Parts: sequence; structure tokens; C-alpha cells
Amino acid sequence: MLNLAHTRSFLAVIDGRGFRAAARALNLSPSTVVDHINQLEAELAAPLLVRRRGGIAPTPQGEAFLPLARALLATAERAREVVAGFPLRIAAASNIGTYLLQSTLASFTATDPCPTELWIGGNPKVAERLDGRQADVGLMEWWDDRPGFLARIWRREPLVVIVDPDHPWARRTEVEASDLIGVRILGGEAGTGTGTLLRHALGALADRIETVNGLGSTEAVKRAVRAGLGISLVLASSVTDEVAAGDLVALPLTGAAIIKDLRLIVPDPLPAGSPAARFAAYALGQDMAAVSNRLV
Amino acid sequence: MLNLAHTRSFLAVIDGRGFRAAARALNLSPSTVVDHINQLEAELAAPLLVRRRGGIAPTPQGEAFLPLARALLATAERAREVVAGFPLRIAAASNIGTYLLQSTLASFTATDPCPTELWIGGNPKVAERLDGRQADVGLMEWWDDRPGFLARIWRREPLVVIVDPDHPWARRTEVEASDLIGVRILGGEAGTGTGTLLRHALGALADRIETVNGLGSTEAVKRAVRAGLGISLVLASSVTDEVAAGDLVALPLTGAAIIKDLRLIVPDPLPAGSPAARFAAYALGQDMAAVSNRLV
DNA sequence: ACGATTGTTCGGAATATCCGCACAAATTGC
DNA sequence: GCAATTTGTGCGGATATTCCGAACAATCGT
Repeated sequence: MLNLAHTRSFLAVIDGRGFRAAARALNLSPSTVVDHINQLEAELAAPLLVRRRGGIAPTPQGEAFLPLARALLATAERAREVVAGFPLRIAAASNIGTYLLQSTLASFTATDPCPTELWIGGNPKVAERLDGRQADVGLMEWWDDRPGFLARIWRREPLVVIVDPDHPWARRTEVEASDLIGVRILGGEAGTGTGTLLRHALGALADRIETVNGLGSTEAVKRAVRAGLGISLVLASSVTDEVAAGDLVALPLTGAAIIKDLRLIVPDPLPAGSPAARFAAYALGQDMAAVSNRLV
Repeated sequence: MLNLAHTRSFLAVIDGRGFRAAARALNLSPSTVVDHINQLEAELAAPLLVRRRGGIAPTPQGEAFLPLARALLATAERAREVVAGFPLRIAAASNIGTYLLQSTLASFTATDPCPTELWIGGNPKVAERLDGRQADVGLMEWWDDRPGFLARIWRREPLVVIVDPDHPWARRTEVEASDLIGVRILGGEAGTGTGTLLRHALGALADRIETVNGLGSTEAVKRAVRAGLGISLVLASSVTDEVAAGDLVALPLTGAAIIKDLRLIVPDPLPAGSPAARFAAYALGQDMAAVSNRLV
């Protein structure tokens, strides 16, 4: 089978009018270029170059091969560009995508200027997009270990209790898990990420909490809390602005700290050097392949 | 650098809708095909195939790569065809080309149907064509060891004395070298292949022979001998027809047999498997590479 | 005639290729 | 249902390829 590296050497020899110049242009040793040409000639079973006193010249076969060789290399280059041109499609769960990912993504694209597409939606939708290969990287609050993917914990974000500034707890510096009993908690209903986490953290007290559902987004929850409709548990990062502005009060949970493990998911045969691999390496601060059990 | 063998495996997997079928089609083991796809994905830094329950499917990148991969393989194939389509250009000295080569060439093209071109001319012209790369193989009576070529003795043909049927020697069965003294010999003048050979074989008697020049071709020599203008020394093979028909009498030389070494010449970096190499191997009954000191 | 340059061969270390085997998961057959 | 088959995959190692530095022959410039 024809070898593109050998073909490239042939073109370099023609263009550089010599083996030495070709070797210099390709960062190879001259003897390697000689090897390449010899193998190319053996492969095509025809002499391609006449080595003569002084310079070199293509044989008729070499002359005929020349445009095809150029086409070959150009096509290979175009293939690389076309494939590399595909944007990195990130799918993130809404609060991750809205509050946490932006800065990471901005600094990533600053160091690695590859086109990216960020899609934000609910956790199940993220999983769905990963499954349907509509996303190259997923960021979500849980992962169900379905096969064909690798999952790593990206960040461990604590949940904080948020109350409106007029709430009785507004002056407190922390909240005990047991304080949550009997209080109306907005969001965090059973089945959601936060809800599951909440019930798990409270243990035996889990069935005595009171949650209100129907509030889709974190933004809606925040508005409801500010309106004094109840308290809530959200990612600390999602309320930094409101806390700074005095619109909301965030209180850490003590006794049973609730940590949300935010996971980064990639399809398992993850080609090394691909945008997805580069982003994962950047986000995790380490190469994903380091912990993968596959050749990537 | 992109690898065409890997690319071919990719196409085979797509076309065969699976790794196993691809491996079968390419006479490879399935694990090799897996390797190829993995390396291709690493090379292009993008996933190309989704391995799913049952079958496989190309990713968007794979879909985009597909036509380029096909173009790549098609171009490589066309390159091979174009280069292979060049005819084998044989240049032969006139008597070799006229009397000896025809049968060899005919049986060669019967076993190896590659397009051939036979050019017949004088010995110096043959060397000239080799030097100017207008011939891929040369067949001639001597070789001056110019660099860049390999020479092998193709055949060792004895020269015979030919006389016309009415000549006093016509009833003899052989001729002594010393008999040639004082006899008018047509052709064989100093400087020609036969002339040099003749003088070398006769040794001390060399300066006592009488040659007539001005007869270019062997055919002209034969006509002159039949006309009783003198005798001559020619390749035995060049007069088999006339001897059989009784138009000429051929007599072997004794005492100092004159053997003409017919040489086959090819350019030195002789690509293995090329038409020239195949012809040389066929004509010599052995691979030229076996005695070459180069990688061919 | 001399050194500088060029193409080449040679031997070796690093690397890639390819396969047989074994395993896991999914599919098929009964 | 459950075993048998099929399919993709990971692993280890025999084999081949790749690539280089060093040394050499031939050529060119001056």
C-alpha cells in the first residue's frame, strides 16, 4: 500500500531539487529520505527519480506520478482540516452550564482556540445527547454508568441554603440539617439531583422534609426565594452574584454537608488529541487517558 | 501522517458494516482492523465510528471523512495504474534485437503481459538511450561500466565463420583460427564488437588479418558473403535460417573459439517488481537483485 | 588539487504492525 | 430461558518497518 509519508518525501525531493534539501524541509535525515524514495519506487515498481551528477530529475513515471502525489497529499490535508473543523459540542446540565462552566470554557478557548458549541438542558437531556452522539462532552450532576462512556468527577460543589434577606435565618452564619425539618424547601423534589442528594444526606429525617416542585430552573427558584416563598438548596456558585448584591443570603449546611459531584462525561474510545480530549484534560487538570484502561 | 492502509480499513468497516467483515475483506485479523481505526481516530483526533450494539455507524466526522477517504484510495490506485502503464522500453543492439531477442521477448510477454517497446540500433546508440533514460533495459555486445547501471552477461554466443556454398571451405566442418590469415573478412573491422573480439582471440596473428568495412548490418554482410565477396564471422543464431536453407555454410572456429558475451544492462537503482526487473529476472533466469549490492 | 557538498550504504535502536488468544457483551437458536 | 454463536476489544510477543548517525564515493567549486 502506498505510503503518504514516502509520497511527501518524493514531493519534497522534487521541490527541493535534492535529497538533502528535502530532508531539511521535512526534519528528517537524508538517509531516511533515500529510504522513502527507494520504498516508493519499489511500491510502484518503477523508477521515479534519476540520480545524476549534481541534481536529480523525475523519470517519465515520476513526472506522471507527480500530480497524483500532490493530489494525494492535498486530499489528506483537507481530510485533516475537515475533520478538525468539527466544533466541540458540550452539553451541560442547566446550572452547571449557566453558573460554573462559562469561566472554564472561556479560559479553555483562550488557550485552545477550537470552535465550541455549548448546549444547556436538563440532566436527562444531557445524557440523551451524549447517547445520541449529539454531544462530545457532557457535564452533569450524576451518571448512570452506561457503557461506552468514561465519567470523571469534575468538581465537588457544596449546596448552600438560600433565604431572602428578611428571613428569620438571614442573620445566622450556618444551618443545621435538622433545621430543615418542617421548612418549605423550594425545588429539591424527589427524583431530581438535588432532591436525591438531600434525602440521602438527611438519612432518617428524609421523609419529614417538605419540598415544593414545579419550579423548573434555578433562576425561578431564586426568584421565588427572594419573594419570600420559602428557602432552597442550590449550588453555592449559582448565587454568588445575588449574595454579593445582598438580594439573597447563602448559609452553609453543617452536620450533613451536601456535596454535589459534578461529572464530566466523554465517549469511551476517546481519540487522543481530539477537542473533547483536550477539553477534558484542561477541565480535569489531567489527561483522561491516564485513568482510562484503553488505548486512546 | 495519515496512513492509507488505515484509511482502507476504515472504508472496509463502513462498507462491510462491521469490523469482522472488514477484516475478512482485507485478509486481516479483526484486532488489526481495530488497531487501524484506533490509530486513524488518534491521527485525525476525532471519533470516526460509533461502536454500538450490533452494528457500527460513522460519526459526523466519519461521515465527512468518508468521501475524502474514498478519494484518497482512488487516487492511490490511479497512481499505481498510471505508473504501471508505462511500457517496458528495451533497447537492443541490432543483431541481438533481430535474431536473438524476439523469441525471449515473445515468451516473456506471454507470461507477463506488460506493454513493451523494442528499439533496435547500434551498440553505441543503445548505451546512449540507456544513459538518456529512453530505455529501461539495454541488450548489447559490450559494456563500458559507466556508473549508475548494472550489467550482467545474458548469453555467451559463439561466432561462426560463414562462407557461401561455393566457397572452397564449404565442405569443411570447422575452421582453424590461423586459416583466417590472408582471407578477406567482411565486417569485423577494428573498433567494432566483433573486430575487437577477433583481434583479441587471434592474439599475435591479429595484425595479419584483412577486414573490409563499410557494411553496416549483419544482413548486408550475409548478402555479401552469399555473393562470394568474402567470408565473415557472425553470431551463430543470426544465420540459422540461411544455413538450414543451404544459402550459407556456417563453420565453428577451433583453436581459438570466439565467444561474444551479450550483456543485459539496467539502471542501478532498479525498483523491485518493475517491468524492467521482471524482464531481467526472466531473461537471466535469476533475480538481478540476487547479485546486486543495493536494495532493489 | 583541495575542501565542501551530495547521494548512498550499513548497522542499530526505537517503533509499528499484525496476529492468536482470551474475554465481555449482544444476538440468535432451540 | 439458556446455551451457542457472533461481534468488538485488550493483551503479549514475534516480526517488520522506520529512522538515524557514521562512514564512504562521487562531484562541484575555486
